[in-house]
Amino acid sequence: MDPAEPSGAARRVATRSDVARRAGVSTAVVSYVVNNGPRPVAAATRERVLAAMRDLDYRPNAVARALRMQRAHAVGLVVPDISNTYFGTLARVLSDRAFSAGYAMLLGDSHSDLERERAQIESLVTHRVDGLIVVSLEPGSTADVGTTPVVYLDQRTSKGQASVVVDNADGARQAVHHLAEHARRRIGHLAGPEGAPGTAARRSGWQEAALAAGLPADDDLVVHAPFSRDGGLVAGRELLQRSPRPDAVFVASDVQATGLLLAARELGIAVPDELAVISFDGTEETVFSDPPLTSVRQPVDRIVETALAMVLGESPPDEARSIPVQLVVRRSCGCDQTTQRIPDDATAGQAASSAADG
Amino acid sequence: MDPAEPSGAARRVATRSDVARRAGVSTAVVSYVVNNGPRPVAAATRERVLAAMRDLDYRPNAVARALRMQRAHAVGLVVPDISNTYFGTLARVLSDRAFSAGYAMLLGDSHSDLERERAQIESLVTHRVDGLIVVSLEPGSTADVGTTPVVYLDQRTSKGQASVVVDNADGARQAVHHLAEHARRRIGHLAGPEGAPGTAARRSGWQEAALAAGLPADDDLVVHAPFSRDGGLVAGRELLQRSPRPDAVFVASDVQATGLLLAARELGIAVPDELAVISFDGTEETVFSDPPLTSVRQPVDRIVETALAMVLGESPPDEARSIPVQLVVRRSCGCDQTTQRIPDDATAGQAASSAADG
DNA sequence: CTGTTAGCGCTTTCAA
DNA sequence: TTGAAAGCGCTAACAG
Repeated sequence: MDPAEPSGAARRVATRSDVARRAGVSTAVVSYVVNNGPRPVAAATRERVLAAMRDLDYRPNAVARALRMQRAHAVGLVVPDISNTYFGTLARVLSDRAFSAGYAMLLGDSHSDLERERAQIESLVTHRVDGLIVVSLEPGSTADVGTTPVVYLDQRTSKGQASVVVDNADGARQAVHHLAEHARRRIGHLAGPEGAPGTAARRSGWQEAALAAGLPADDDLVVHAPFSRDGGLVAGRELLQRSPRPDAVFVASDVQATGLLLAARELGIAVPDELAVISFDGTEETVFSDPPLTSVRQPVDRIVETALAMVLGESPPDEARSIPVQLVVRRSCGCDQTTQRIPDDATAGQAASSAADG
Repeated sequence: MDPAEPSGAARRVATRSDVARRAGVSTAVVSYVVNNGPRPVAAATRERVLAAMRDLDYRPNAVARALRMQRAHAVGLVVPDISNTYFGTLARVLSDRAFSAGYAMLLGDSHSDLERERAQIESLVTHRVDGLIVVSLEPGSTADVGTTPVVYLDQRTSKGQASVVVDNADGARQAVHHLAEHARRRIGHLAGPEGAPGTAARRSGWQEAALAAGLPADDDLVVHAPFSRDGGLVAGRELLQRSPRPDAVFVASDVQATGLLLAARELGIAVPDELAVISFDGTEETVFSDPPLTSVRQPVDRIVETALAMVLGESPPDEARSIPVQLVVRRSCGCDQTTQRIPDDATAGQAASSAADG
């Protein structure tokens, strides 16, 4: 079929030396044209090489390249649950940013299991990703990653681990403060799983703001649950059947809030009239729930950009780079507005971090 | 620091030959113990090697291994939008199954853009994944993947492309049939994007079942929209303001249904009383919407298992392996049950495919 | 401007 | 039971 092919070799993919042979040049020259350097190539030669590549349907082998360059051009991401819309959004943004920078993305799902988290990290390290971003389940977890740069997307307790964290406590404070302004007197907290990074910070932000507003913040106003719709449902049923019943709840994530809303419906509790709700995350889902959820928005773009830059060595690996969050008002808190930001849309992400301390 | 280290070399990760040197064996022996073969190793020797590996924190380099073995132990997945819960679930299941089989997963998000889909596929092929699973945007798209095995998770129009498809038409028929049994006389269809794989099959299933029930199935009962919440909202507003207004809608995906539900709320239309709704996908989200969505469930586990087996060469790459779907009844169709399967929970996935033809 | 060549870390045949 | 050595496809000195 191909007259220039020296032997009737079995169908295999073309390598760089096939291209070199067909173009009548050395393999080095092929490299030079593929990589646009590091040496110049005569225009005519380049054309011949390009033509040979086309003819042979040549595709550089990224594995060989990775071995040679000690750089896989790939980043890894490990999340507790990729079907959770927040992590889905995170993965999407990372995939995009990585792709633009010429990196592929390897994804591991830890199923909210520490053992599995370790195994996923191990797998990605073995595959020699150039950097690893992990949303962990335990603030003290410290997987052995050799020399692979890692940044955690959550609060760390161990020293020397790079991380980018949103200002969880401040977000919680903003939420509770807002609820208090709606004259809610008994603000519950549907918290994340006990021990998970961020859970404590969100809880103490809740507590602090409640106390500051002269409101109770006892243990029986809190219930912990996994970051899932079902977790929110089960915890919501429990919380809403305690007496006295809370007249507002600050929920640690959007998916849990979805569960809480269902619990409220089951119990015939009207939201926001009888129960105001504010969640954490601010995924697109909040717009479509009934009522639309007021929530503390995590700026996923910024989080990912920051983490990626750190992990790729373009920016120093800080121990806890902090990102501000911002309350986005919808209906579940009792406000009338369809959507409004606090304090001001124009200062998004800047002023927010110190706005709700009162 | 390490007395056995011959030179004070810069901190780099240990290679197999470091281990060999430290254990006083050849590199081949290290391979034998790492891989448990292909040659036997004396127990004492094995111990020495294991100890050396531990001491040096040795980790096999999957990139080198991949180059040598011509097998990356990785699979690729390309989806239109990983933040869509259906694709999130798909990714999760694939990641799990792949991991269990010793494979990593590379993920590409095409942003529902054909150009980008091609680029993502190209990237994964370049990274030499052992198999590629793609949820495409166009039934005729045919990316150049060289010799990489690909299976599409949707209807194909080009010949010779492996795919596993759910029985879209049958699912649509089941949905419409059920709606008709609720005495709905004007059943609209909120369809997927025009030209997307599966869109036509779902639409013709809708049409067929409507006509079979003596109901209208004209073009003005249909509106196409992207697979997103927002797409469903915009299309829903349009569909629900046509007159005469439909008294039921079969929606092509869960996320779109979420949008439609919001549109109904905006317009003060009660679901299911004034508008019955059935969606397609059956993600967990359907349980938590208000009202809970009756939907045609895609058996993600089976889909993924089938595709993975094909792509990994454990099963012949059929041109359109078909998977049955099943209607899961909740509230949005007008039924009272909280959850019930049709025809029978015990025969899930078996009987369903031919149940709704009447 | 182009070619030769030495590895990157690993597997595996072949010989000892 | 162990070791030597050839290469997987590529990059980048270095030499011409």
